Amino acid sequence: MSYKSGSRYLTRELVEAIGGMIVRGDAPAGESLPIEAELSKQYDASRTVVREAIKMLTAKGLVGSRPRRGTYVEPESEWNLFDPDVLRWTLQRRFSIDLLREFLIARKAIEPAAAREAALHRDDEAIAEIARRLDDMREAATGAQDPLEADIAFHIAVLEASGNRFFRQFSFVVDTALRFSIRLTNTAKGVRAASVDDHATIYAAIARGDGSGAALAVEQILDEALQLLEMSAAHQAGH
Amino acid sequence: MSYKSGSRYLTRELVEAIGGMIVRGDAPAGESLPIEAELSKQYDASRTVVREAIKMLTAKGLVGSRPRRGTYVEPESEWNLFDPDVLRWTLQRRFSIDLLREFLIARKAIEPAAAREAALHRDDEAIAEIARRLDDMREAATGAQDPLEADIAFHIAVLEASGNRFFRQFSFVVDTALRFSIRLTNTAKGVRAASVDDHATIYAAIARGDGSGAALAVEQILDEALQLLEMSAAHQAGH
DNA sequence: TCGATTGATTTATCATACTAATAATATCAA
DNA sequence: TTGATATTATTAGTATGATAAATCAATCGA
Repeated sequence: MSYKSGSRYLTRELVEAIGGMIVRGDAPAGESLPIEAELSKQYDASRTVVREAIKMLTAKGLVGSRPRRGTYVEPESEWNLFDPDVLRWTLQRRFSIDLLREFLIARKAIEPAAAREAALHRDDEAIAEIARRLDDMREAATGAQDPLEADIAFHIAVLEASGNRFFRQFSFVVDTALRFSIRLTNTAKGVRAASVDDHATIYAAIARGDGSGAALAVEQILDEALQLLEMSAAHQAGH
Repeated sequence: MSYKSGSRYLTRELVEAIGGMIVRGDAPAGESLPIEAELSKQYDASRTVVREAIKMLTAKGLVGSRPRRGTYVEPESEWNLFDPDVLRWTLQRRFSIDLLREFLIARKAIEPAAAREAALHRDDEAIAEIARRLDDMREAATGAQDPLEADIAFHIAVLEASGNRFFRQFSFVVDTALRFSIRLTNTAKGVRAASVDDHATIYAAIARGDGSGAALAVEQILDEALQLLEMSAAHQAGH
């Protein structure tokens, strides 16, 4: 087989193709994937590449493999949802109101606690970063920047300022998932413009070391988002 | 090179060795690993195996690689902490009071919220599972079972009953981390025996659909654990 | 009926060759 | 001297073919 010059990072492409297929549900749990030789044919790649792609999917918890048994899809409970690829595939392929609700409930559990930690932890540089993101939001309100990006950056800055590794790990989840959530609740624009003040409240509380105040302020914002979602869901159901 | 009959899953062994080394801090971020040929020599494995191991570590966010540049360690912020291997290595190699505190604070954010969802979600089978785990804890109090295992299983059952994918993902973190935390706070035995009643309170609240009560009950348990940790930390510092 | 043996299938590992990306160096022009 | 450009060397990426080991399934024997 000739070396295909046009395609770069063939392994990555296979991971994307096979991983996306699995998360999409085209290959249900327990089901065996085609054998290496067959995949090699299907994707016009060497067995080396197929194997390396399968190994990466194994590391993400999507598949397992044993001699003679072949390569099989692991049950969804084994999938590493916080893996950037797996999360992205999940959002791309299985996005729904239910998933969005679960996401918001998780945010409501984590982000207020992170804000509290940020207020108590008092990392000056990290808090200054929150201030900068707040400024961006103000600019975004005037149209100078993208409001969604500024909003995401603010929430991530708070998670980072918490100084807690587990909360920090959640920041890329927020980053990834928020970009998708906008698709379902596109009423967000109007709300966000008004919410700059709410975010300023969060920052102020963190800056003065008021943990409870910070947590409460974040919780209020997320409660609003949750209510908005329920309204949106009811609206869709009403159609 | 001859096929070594004694060793099974050589790739897995390399992942373990190299991944553990990185998390332990022996290869700081940005630093290049030896080139494939060199690793191949060091571990007495074929380049194929080395590459597959590196690919798995890439999938876990620990390393990256480019032609000519070699394979390099990614900054810690890129590591996928919720990957079972990465979390285990982190706990094995870098366990500390600080990490344990971060873990407990994360639990305090997530588990009460999960208990609330479990109470509202009302999955009969999942709630029955919680009841069974509570029975195990009662048995454990009499010495018939391992109290730590029973305690872990109870908390996991609550996370599973939440019906929230993000909370569920956290269950293996609790599973893994709790087994390590016992090492630092081995005062736990005495406390756990008494805490069966507290866990019964959690179950009762979930069973009757009392979300707030369930959340509060979980929070109380974790607050106690947190206080215990601070005492333990103060005690260690006092030495 | 059940246990052991055999056989077939598939991943796991090895070896070697060649391709392509890219960092470092050298070259050349202004 | 400087700054852009071409060259070179190094390293990961891909391909191919071969052998080893694990495991499932079927067969055989008691």
